[in-house]
Amino acid sequence: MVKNNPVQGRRKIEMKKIAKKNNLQVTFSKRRAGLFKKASELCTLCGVDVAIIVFSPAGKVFSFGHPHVESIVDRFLTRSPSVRIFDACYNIVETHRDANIRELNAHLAQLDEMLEVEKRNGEALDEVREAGRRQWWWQAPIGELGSNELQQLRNALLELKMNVGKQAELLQAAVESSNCWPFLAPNGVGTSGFGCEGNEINVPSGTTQMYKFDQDLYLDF
Amino acid sequence: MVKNNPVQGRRKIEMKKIAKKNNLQVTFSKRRAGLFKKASELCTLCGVDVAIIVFSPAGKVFSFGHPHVESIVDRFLTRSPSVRIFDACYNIVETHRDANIRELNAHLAQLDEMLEVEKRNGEALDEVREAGRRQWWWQAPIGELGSNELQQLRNALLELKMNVGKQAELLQAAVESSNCWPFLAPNGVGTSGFGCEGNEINVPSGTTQMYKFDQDLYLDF
DNA sequence: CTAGCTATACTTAGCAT
DNA sequence: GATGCTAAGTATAGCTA
Repeated sequence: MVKNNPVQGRRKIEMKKIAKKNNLQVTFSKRRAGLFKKASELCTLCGVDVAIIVFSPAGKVFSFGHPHVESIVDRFLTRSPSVRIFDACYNIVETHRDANIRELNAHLAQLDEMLEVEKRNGEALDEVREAGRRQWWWQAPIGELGSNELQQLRNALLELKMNVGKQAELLQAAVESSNCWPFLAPNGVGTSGFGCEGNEINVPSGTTQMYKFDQDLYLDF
Repeated sequence: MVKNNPVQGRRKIEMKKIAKKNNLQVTFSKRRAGLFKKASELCTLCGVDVAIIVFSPAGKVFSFGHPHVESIVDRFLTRSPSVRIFDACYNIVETHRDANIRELNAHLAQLDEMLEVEKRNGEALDEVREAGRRQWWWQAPIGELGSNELQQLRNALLELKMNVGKQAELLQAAVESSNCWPFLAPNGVGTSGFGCEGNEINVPSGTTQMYKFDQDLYLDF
């Protein structure tokens, strides 16, 4: 039944955060769907790969990806494994943007040094090529990898492991020097994350993953 | 000047890959812009965080992210910090499923294309510099982090370590079962990755990182 | 490639269910 | 929260400059 409404139909809205909580929720749903649809169309029309990740205010995660969010994010993040550790802490440090630079401690200076060495020696283009090659081999069926590729795989793991060790040592030292915990029980305020998400849209799209790791370890890198 | 065109204005198009290469390029540009705009609006209207990654047919990477692609991708991937390795396994298995060499070659071709583009347009040094800039957060004084943050940091590291161990075990097993090496000397072919991308839209978005580490270890996970 | 133009296809705000 | 509606607001396909 149609009310005698003066204005029925879409109305222009200000481009700022929607105030009415209910409206916001509805708009979020609708526009999110619209966004994913657009992305899907872009994929089919232009034959490209797209990944979208949306964190709702409620903390839910909605993702769209063609062919997979994972693979695209992976391609995007093809860089040092150790960067992942850094990024894992990104948000933490982000909240300390105003930190006082002069407090730079010796341990972090070491990291600086590493970076410098890297800048000096790094052969950018070679690394690009190299990285491309690596991405290639590990996408291949493992059964078809030659011993050489397996060796590279192994080296990648070694690298990862080692970097974890290095980063951990440095941070461990820093942590200790800040004497914040003698024997903190790792009760995981920040147990690492897990992702929960509600996927939507009926397109070959993002997948859902949920992880959570128990932890009951000591920091003994 | 207006021609006497029978149909001037938008026309409906089939939802399949655009045939005419030129049209495809234009449509890609326009729709990509539209997609990013929609995303941006979603951010402001609903106060949510969104990241979009698009791989163009040419291999270029376009990304949108609020506040940063990195931070969002990070949150998304908070399952395992060693995603690269994890995803490596994932892709290996995935590809193994239909071991289609043609597809793999396509991937390779795509990568080659990326590299070409990168070689032509990429400014390695600038990228390195850019990467350095992004380093700011871990150069920040760790001493100013609260104990809570430090604990979270610690937990993140614990998680990383543990996952490295897990992934390594899995791969180690796979590697061994393929009996390719008795005592391979780890000569470190596999330096780490890189990231290249062509960012667009004037929003705080993605960055580039480059790393490389010496290694001289044994595989003793 | 980037930038209009125009008419039309598509999206969606506010309501009601 | 999720639909469905309707009219108004936007995005854009095909061209041209």
